[in-house]
Amino acid sequence: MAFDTMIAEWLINPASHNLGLKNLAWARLGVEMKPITDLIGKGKAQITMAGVPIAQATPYACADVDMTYRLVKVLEPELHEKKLWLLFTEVEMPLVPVLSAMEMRGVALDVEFLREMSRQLHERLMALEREIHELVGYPFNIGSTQQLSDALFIKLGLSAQGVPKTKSGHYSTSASVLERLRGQHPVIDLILEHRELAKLKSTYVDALPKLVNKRTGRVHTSFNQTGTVTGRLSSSDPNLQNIPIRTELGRQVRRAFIAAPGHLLLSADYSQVELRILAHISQDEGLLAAFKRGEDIHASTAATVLGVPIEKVTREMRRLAKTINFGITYGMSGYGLAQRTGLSQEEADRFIKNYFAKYPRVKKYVEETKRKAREQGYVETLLGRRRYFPELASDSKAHYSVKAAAERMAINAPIQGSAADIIKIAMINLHRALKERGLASSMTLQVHDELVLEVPEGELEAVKPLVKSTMEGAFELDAPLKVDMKVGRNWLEMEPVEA
DNA sequence: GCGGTGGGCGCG
DNA sequence: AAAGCGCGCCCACCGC
Repeated sequence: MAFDTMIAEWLINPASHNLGLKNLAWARLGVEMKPITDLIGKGKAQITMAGVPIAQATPYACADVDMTYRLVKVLEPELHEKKLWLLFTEVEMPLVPVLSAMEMRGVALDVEFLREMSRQLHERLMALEREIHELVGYPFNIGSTQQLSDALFIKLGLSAQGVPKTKSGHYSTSASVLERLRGQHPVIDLILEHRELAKLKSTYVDALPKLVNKRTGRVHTSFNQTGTVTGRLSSSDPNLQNIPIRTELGRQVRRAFIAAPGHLLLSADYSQVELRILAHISQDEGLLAAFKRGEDIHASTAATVLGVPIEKVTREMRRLAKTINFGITYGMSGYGLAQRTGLSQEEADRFIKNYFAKYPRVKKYVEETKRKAREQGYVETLLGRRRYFPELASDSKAHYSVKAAAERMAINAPIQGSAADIIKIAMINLHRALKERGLASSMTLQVHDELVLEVPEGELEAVKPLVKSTMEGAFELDAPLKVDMKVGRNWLEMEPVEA
C-alpha cells in the first residue's frame, strides 16, 4: 500500500483504525540528536511538500524521501562537518524501510486469551478492593496516590518516618515505600497486589486488543526513529518495548503475542551487550579477559572484586555484582548501590572503590568521558553519534546536582548509544540477507537488545544461523558480540535453540 | 471534553 | 544537595 493512501485515510479521519505508520516521522538526521522538525523550525530550510510548508506541518508530513533528501542538501555540510554523514547515509536512512516493513508486518495477538485474562484480573481486583476498603475503614480510590497516602499515613497512622514527600506535598506511596511498610499493616500486601494487577490490566490486557488493526487483524506498533537522545528507537501505539516479563503474572501477557499459523517466533538477543561495549571502549584487560573466556560476567565480577575463586561465588555475591555491573554504566554512587542492595553506605562505597581498583580502565573511561563532555561539549558512540552537554561547559552556571546528573548521562550515552548503533546495523543487514535469500521470515519487533522474527516453520533451520551470524557480525568488538536465541509459538513459551 | 502535569511503573 | 541511564502509558487531578 502506498504511503499517500495511508496519509489520505489518516487525514480524512485521524481517529480511524488505519495502518498509520507513525514512522513517517522518519528523518532521524543524527544532527545533535534532534528531530528534523526542530531544525526546520529554526528556519534553516524552507521546504514545502504538496504545497504545505513543512514548518507548519506535523512530523507525519515528512514522509517523503524526496523531501528528506532535499532537506539534507541544506544540512549536508553540517553532517559532514560533524562526521555524521556515514551514520546518516549508511545507517539511519537505510533503516527507514526496515522499520516500515516491521511496522507493516505487525504481530499477531491472541485477543481471546487477553479477554479471559481481563475477566480474571477484574474478579481479583474487585475482591482486593473490598478487602482494602474493609481494612482501611472507608471506601476510597486506591488508584489515587493522594487518597491512598491519606488512608495509610492519616487514617491508619502508619509511620511516615523517612518517607519522601512528593511535589504535591503528600507522602509517596511508591512501591519502594510500600515494601518498607510491609510489616506494619496487612493492607500493604493487598495494595501492592492491587497495583500490580491494575497496571497489567489497564496498560496491557485491556489496551492491546483495542489496537488490533481491523484490516490486518494484527497490532502495528510505531518505531520512532527520532524519539530518543541516545540513538535508541522508541515504540508507541502500542509500546511493544515494555511488555512485562519480570513477574510471573505479568509475563503471561507474552502468551498473547503469537506466531501466525504455520509460523514460529524466533527471539534473538545480545548477551550483555552494554558491558561488552564498556569492555571494548575502556579496553579494560580484566573485563575483556572475562568475556574472552566466556565467563558468567556477574560471577566473574563478584570473584574479582571480592577476591574469591569464581566457583566460590554465592548467589548473594553474584546478585551484588550484577547490580554494580549495571550501575557502573549509569554512573551509580555508593548511596545508590546501598539503596538497591541493603549494603550500608560505607560497605557500598568500599565495594565501588574495590571495583574501580580491579577494573582501572573502567575508572579511566568514566573520568575521560566526563572530561570530554566538559571540554569538547559532547560525547560520542562507536559510530560517532553525538550527545551534547551544555550544562557541563566550564562557563556553565548550572547547579551542582544538574551537572552531576549530566555527568551520569554522559557516562551512559556512549554505551547505550553504541548498543543502539550495533543493533541498527544488524537490522539493516538482516533485512537485506533475508530478502537476498528469498526468505519469507521477517523481523517484527526490536526491544533494544533483542530482535523478534516471525518465521515460517520450514525456514527455521535456514534462518537461525543467518540471524545469529548477522547479529554477531554487525560490529567487531574486542569483547565479541554473543547472541542467544529462543523459539516458540508465542512470546512466552520459548525454548532456547542453537544456530 | 481537552490538554498538561505528576506519580507511578512496565521494559532494556 | 543529590544520590543509576533511556523510554511510553496509565490514572488522578487541575484548569480551561
